[in-house]
Amino acid sequence: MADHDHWQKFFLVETAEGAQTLSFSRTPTVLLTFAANLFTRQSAAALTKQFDIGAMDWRMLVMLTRHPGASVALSAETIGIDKAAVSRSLSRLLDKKLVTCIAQDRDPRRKQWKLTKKGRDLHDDILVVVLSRLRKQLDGFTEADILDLSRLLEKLHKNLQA
Amino acid sequence: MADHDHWQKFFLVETAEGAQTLSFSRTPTVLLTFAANLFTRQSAAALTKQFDIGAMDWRMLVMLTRHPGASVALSAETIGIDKAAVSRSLSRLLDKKLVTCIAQDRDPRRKQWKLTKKGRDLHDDILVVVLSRLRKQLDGFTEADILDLSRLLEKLHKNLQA
DNA sequence: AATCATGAGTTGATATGACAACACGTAAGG
DNA sequence: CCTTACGTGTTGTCATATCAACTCATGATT
Repeated sequence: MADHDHWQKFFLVETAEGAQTLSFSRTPTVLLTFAANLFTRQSAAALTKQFDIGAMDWRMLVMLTRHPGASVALSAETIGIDKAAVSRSLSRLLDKKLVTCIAQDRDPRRKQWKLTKKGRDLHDDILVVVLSRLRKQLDGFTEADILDLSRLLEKLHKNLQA
Repeated sequence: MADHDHWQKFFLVETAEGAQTLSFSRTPTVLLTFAANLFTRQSAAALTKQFDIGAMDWRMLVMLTRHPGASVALSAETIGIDKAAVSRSLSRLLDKKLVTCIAQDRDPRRKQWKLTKKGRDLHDDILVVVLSRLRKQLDGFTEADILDLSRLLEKLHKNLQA
């Protein structure tokens, strides 16, 4: 993006009163939070209603399926959520007997977390519903669209981490 | 998307243990929440530190610049946030003398919210910083990339609203 | 052996956003 | 005129996510 003045003006809209502010339809980060809020709201509602589990706990089920034995710190880093929230989620999952925890090596600080059979079963049940919802959410997207969206979101994420 | 079994398998990754779960790098909605969380975390940190204002209140400043005289209900619908949160944000902004409120018509329920001069000045100051951050966040994006990202996020948002 | 630095994980407090219920007021219908 | 339905906005409560501070234990340094 060579001429940044040009680009900055691109994201602005001029109001009837002559003021300038962010365009709701042309600023990617505005669109990002709009879409993410709506997605999260709907996911939370569906997960709570059908499985009595929150979005954060579902995310942990995915994380521990992907990385059995993960620690709080590794999970926090992988899914981009503060470790305090991860710690709390694991505590809830432990209460529900969806995970087990084992100390790693002889270092009691390092805990390895794994799903129980009950946890794996719940994960598999929810995955079916999530994939079905995903299909509707991506209705009308071509394969190229999906690959582009993933590529661009990943690039944005990398820029944010820089 | 014709063959949905194909597509559903596309978002899945098989773990070393033979389990299937969502791919963190190929599922757009996973990438969406990753990017949105990181963006929100950084925005909140920067806004709080430099202007002593939260992300939600900033969003309301943009909303009222865009639509002076907007109501709680209109704002909630436009920015996709629950009206309870909008109501609270406006209350905070009122306390800080950044907005004023006038009843519409003769119906005391319908309130019109507008920025004060102090609110407009703060909005303008923050906008400069937000645009500067946006430039960094979109570093390496071509114009086509930005247009694509906006188009795809808007499409996803529409699918979520359906 | 003692001290210090560092990291893992937990907990208290807070911001954000949602859900539900409610008070209130207007408009519509009988 | 009375009743009902509906929408606006507020408030209580809760889930999510963060920030900060803390406890605890290990490894490094002296």
